[in-house]
Amino acid sequence: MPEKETTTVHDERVNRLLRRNNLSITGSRKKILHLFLEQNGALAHGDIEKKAGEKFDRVTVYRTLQTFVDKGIIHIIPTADNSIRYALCKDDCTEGHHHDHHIHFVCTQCNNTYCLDDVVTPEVKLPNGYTIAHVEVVTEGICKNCNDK
Amino acid sequence: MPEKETTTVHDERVNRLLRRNNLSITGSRKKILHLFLEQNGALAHGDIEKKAGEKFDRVTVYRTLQTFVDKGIIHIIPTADNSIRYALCKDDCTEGHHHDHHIHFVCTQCNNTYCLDDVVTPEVKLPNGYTIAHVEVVTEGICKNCNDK
DNA sequence: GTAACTGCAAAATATTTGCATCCTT
DNA sequence: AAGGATGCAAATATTTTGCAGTTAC
Repeated sequence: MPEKETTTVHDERVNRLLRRNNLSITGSRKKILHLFLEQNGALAHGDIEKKAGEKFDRVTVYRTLQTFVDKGIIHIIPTADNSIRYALCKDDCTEGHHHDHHIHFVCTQCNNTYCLDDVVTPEVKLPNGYTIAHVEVVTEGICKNCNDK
Repeated sequence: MPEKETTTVHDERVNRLLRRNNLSITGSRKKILHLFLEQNGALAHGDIEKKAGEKFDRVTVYRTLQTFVDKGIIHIIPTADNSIRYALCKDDCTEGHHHDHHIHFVCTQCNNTYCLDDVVTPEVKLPNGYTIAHVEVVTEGICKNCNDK
């Protein structure tokens, strides 16, 4: 029963994530984190509402996502369309060792967004006078899944 | 009278841009393009409304920006906050030779966004299975102007 | 003159806020 | 029991659409 097992693993991870961040363990938080774990990619606010069905209020989704961003549980992926997409870093689970130096990939076919945790952000050299603090890379193309079909 | 001269240069460029893209030369289009030329950086929808004063309708701004994006006169810069920012590529003026392979820079102090036309997008190597079509790089830090102060 | 552009009104969406109630610890 | 989280209602903000009048060519 692999399905069951996965769920259990997710349950544990969800609880750990919430507890570690001093957040009370509530239904909507658990549900939303599970959605991220199942998705294995990025979710926009709208995706979450859809996937969650009629389960909880739109306002709760806004507030929960904001809380997660504040705590560093999820991060925002910059996109060119209006939609803010959020993703749970795969390496978030490695206790406090927060490094989001990975790049993002948007599949133009299935429209999913992935964190490519294994691809390190390249070095960028700026002109004189600019002080660089952070580099964000978003790539676009066809993802593994879509290419395999 | 350098101010006058700049305006004239802008005027010419604005007219050329519009004509080249088969767009009729209207007040709002000229005004908005001038704003981009004066700004020398990115503008969000809201910025344009502010800078333009009470000059024209909000709807016109939406429609004009959309038209410019469709024609490739301006491009969208992906950001992590909700705001869509648009920028006129410096090299747009080199007739039809459209290459947007530059990176973007957001100043966390003055909150301006610039196209760094001289910085070429770095190579990115993706895992097997992914087909890459486009790479977008947004850097963040303190810009030349703010550092010089 | 005609097609395209603009402005106004209004609809549709998206986001935020306040507050009473419920749930977690 | 107490503080925080949720859900509902409503206020704001943002974006889209339709249409009539105006303008560019």
